Amino acid sequence: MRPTTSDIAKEAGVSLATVDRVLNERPGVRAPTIEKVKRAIDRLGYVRDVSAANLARQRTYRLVFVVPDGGNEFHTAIRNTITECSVTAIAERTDLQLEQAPLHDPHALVKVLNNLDTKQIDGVAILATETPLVRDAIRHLKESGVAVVALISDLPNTDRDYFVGINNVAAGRTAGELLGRFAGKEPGKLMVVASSMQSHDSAERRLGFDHVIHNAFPQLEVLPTMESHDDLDKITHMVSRSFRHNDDIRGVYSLGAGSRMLSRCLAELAPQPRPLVIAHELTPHTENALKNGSIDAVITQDLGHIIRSSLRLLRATSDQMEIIASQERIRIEIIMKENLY
Amino acid sequence: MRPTTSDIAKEAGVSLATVDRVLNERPGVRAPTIEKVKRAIDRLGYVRDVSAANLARQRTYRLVFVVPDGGNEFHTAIRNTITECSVTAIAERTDLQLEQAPLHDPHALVKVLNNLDTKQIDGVAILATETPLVRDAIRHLKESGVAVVALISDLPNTDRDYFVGINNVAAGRTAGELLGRFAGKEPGKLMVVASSMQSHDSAERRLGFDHVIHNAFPQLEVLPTMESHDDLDKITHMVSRSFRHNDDIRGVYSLGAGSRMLSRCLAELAPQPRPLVIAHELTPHTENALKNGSIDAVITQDLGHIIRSSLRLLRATSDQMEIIASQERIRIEIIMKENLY
DNA sequence: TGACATTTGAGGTACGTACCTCAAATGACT
DNA sequence: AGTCATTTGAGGTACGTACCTCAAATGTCA
Repeated sequence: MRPTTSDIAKEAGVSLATVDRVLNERPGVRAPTIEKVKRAIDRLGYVRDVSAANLARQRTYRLVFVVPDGGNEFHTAIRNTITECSVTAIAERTDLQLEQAPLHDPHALVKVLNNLDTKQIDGVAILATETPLVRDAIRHLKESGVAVVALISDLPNTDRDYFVGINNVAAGRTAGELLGRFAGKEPGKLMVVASSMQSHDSAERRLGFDHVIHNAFPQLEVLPTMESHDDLDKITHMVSRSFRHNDDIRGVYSLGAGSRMLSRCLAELAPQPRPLVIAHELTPHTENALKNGSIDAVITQDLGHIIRSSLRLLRATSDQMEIIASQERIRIEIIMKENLY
Repeated sequence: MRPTTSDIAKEAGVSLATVDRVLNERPGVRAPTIEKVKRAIDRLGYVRDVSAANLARQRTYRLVFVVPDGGNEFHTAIRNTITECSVTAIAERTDLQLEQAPLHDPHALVKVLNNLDTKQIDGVAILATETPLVRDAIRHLKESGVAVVALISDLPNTDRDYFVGINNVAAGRTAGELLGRFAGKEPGKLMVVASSMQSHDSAERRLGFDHVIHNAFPQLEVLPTMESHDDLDKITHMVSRSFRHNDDIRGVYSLGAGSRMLSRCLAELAPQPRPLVIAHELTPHTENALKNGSIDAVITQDLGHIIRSSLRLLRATSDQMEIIASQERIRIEIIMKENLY
């Protein structure tokens, strides 16, 4: 049987009230008494029963996820995953609220953040780009005692408690190693397509990608990034021109979301045999493309893990519980046709 | 605020006792009354507070993990992961017990299983090979109301509730696709090394591997499996002979654990440039080999996910709660140097 | 030593659910 | 209408922890 607070009291030779004061860091206990209690806790291996504690505290965690609205398949997938998780979260006394803000509108995002009732909520998970406005909004949240994690894109210069996602430089390196190895020994060129290089993530991926190609696959040349800005005509134009000017394109690296558009225009424009294609993020589209062979590999991160990890981190932070870092690491996953399921 | 049982009682116009009878499927409630209560539950979206329920029930989950003793690095890693998880499990009212049995001794394993006090425990997770004896032991556990999951190797013809692990045919296919793509267009041979083909897992992996190589990479020839039986001399002998007889070995596929021995003898025997190497399971050794470049890729499964998923499944099964399958899927992971962390 | 602040103890209630008992109400059947 | 089994209600206790109050004990300092 697990020891309870009364067991600690007996073991330490103090009253239950004193144990309670120590456990909950309430004032009015002398240092030697605190020591006595702590030693008893260690001796018996007492671990606070979180369920009972939460019950007593009338504790329900109110967490808010702030993610981009509309947007691409990837953002849709994130919202779906959050919705899925909110069902099971209820059983863990956790209410999830989903807030949406336009991706490229810092003002709207900040408005959402500032509208959050900091008295009511325990934590916020944010998927956004870092701007000074966002920094201020996060500082304000933290100062009001709200736990904050950054999702997928880190917000490194803010007061966020944790970042839940992958190292994008490493993700780019992984893409580079994979594409380099797939491409073989003959010289050739690599096309890189992004939605926008404004995004930190894309820039970091490109960095890692270039680094690996340069060092490990010098026979390959990486072409300048083409930015689609989510415009099908624009990207079609750029890709077609690139194919006309370069007859030895061995591979295409899609840096971020938006591989759907790219796929469509590759299907029309790519010469035979088609170049290798590596994209990011497993979505219904990339999954399909893997199956039908129009994409060779996808670098991705498990959204379910990301959301569940965020929940654990936010709860632990607002309870000031310690976390086991190794259990929260998000892997850079490589998905090919054969390991889709 | 979440609705409680009293809210349901009010909403349904019955007493708390009746709601309780319905919720816990106790007898003595007429069908129409049950319906009334269930409708109220739906209307209010009531979800039983598992923490409070477990507290009231004095419920602690007692789960047992039965895994091979000694053995290779992989088995050590499993035991370590279980030990790691048992700390956090305590906070979820879950006591983990680790039992060990020799891998290739069904009698010893069955003895361990039969010695378990089925009155005391709620679930068992088993990593073992399927034999008739094991089947009987598992049936006995199930009949005593104990939840059972198979870990890593499925026990398909038993009464186990779930299998937690990867599809090994698909894992073999993944290895095949990766090795095939890495190898390039020129013809060559592939060496396959296993500890023993007695193991289902190895056989399935080989099956998937062969299938992919045959169909997608016909320029590559897969040599017969060499079985090391965990004997360094034996494997050294076989590998060296294979290199002497085949001067065009492009790759080596290590089917199971024991890549440590293989690495050691490859370092001595492999010609330059060294063949590609793909192995299974991320362990301290394969991790190191990835870093220093003596292995090209590792196919693996996240042990932390496996153990945590087992915990959720065992608890859910013994509570007759439903599970969300998509959240319990174990991915076939591809690890290269660049996505190690 | 006395005055006073600080520390400790004792005892209570509450959280939401499980499970128990006993009495009251209801229904079915003669 | 009366009998009896079944169903329902009312009220209780318990789980382990949080948090409250008030009194008693202890320590500190002049």
